[in-house]
Amino acid sequence: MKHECLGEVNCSVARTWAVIGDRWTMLIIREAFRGTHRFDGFQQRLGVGRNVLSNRLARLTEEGIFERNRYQEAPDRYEYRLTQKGMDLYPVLLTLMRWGDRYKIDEPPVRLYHKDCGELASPELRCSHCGQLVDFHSLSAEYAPDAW
Amino acid sequence: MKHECLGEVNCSVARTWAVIGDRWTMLIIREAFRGTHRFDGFQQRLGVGRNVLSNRLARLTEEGIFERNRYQEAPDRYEYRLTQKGMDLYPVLLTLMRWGDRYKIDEPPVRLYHKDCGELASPELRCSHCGQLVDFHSLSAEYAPDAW
DNA sequence: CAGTATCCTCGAGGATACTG
DNA sequence: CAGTATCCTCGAGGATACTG
Repeated sequence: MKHECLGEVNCSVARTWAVIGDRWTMLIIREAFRGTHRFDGFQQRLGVGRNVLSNRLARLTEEGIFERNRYQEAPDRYEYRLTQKGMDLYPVLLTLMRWGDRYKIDEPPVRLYHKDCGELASPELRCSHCGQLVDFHSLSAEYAPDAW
Repeated sequence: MKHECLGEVNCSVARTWAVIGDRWTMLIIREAFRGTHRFDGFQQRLGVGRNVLSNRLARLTEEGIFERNRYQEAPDRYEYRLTQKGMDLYPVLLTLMRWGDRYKIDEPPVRLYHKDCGELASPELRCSHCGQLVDFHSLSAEYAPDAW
């Protein structure tokens, strides 16, 4: 199965994976959340090849995750900003980070504070209906007949 | 930068990505959450190459995400079960799914019900301290000086 | 700066046959 | 079943030079 074919399969995880499931894409997005918006910024901070980066930025722009904005004229210069669709990947980033914090690192290099309450935040998944914490065991999954 | 080198960088996201950030690993894990535990089950459901699958199952077992259990003797047969460390990837899976549900598919092929309240669950991220919904804008990030 | 163009390497992954 | 062994292909990604 080709990587792009994942995008056609009837599974939300696989389709998302077809977009971000390669070596660099998610790290480029993470870098954008961190405040990097320009080509050379991404390139230097990540150490990713210029051709790869060029390709990813184009794909992510086409996908609607980045918006390419001109921030200067003559010569024209562009930067990449996350769209709402891109921002909505934040929960993915956050859960990746929390797992890494827990299992792959001693001292988490990033701390998140919740602006509203001012406290160190460790976001957690709760049921939208009753507000209880949810994990794998507390949910039951129902698969459509044609689910991949 | 080699893919494995991501695992040594001072960033929880990158280190997690070094574990699951390839074409198949996350989908194998998703399949395990779905209830597949045996080699041929993974192979047939995913259509992944047998050599690739063999390699990933070994790596994930070594990483402590899967546990390899003998479920039959003479001949010995083994199956792969998620450990707690593996189960703790559930939030990643869930957030990937929810993004796909929203942006990449019409009718979500999987529905999750919260066992406790019985309702259709759409898990969401809330601050562990005050319980409010959090997104990118409501959090402020503090980076360690040596953060990647 | 923000890319494009080129060339190159290597390894991921597919396909298939075989084994206890 | 649960793999291992082999062979092969192709494309992802690295490196570097160049451009407006």
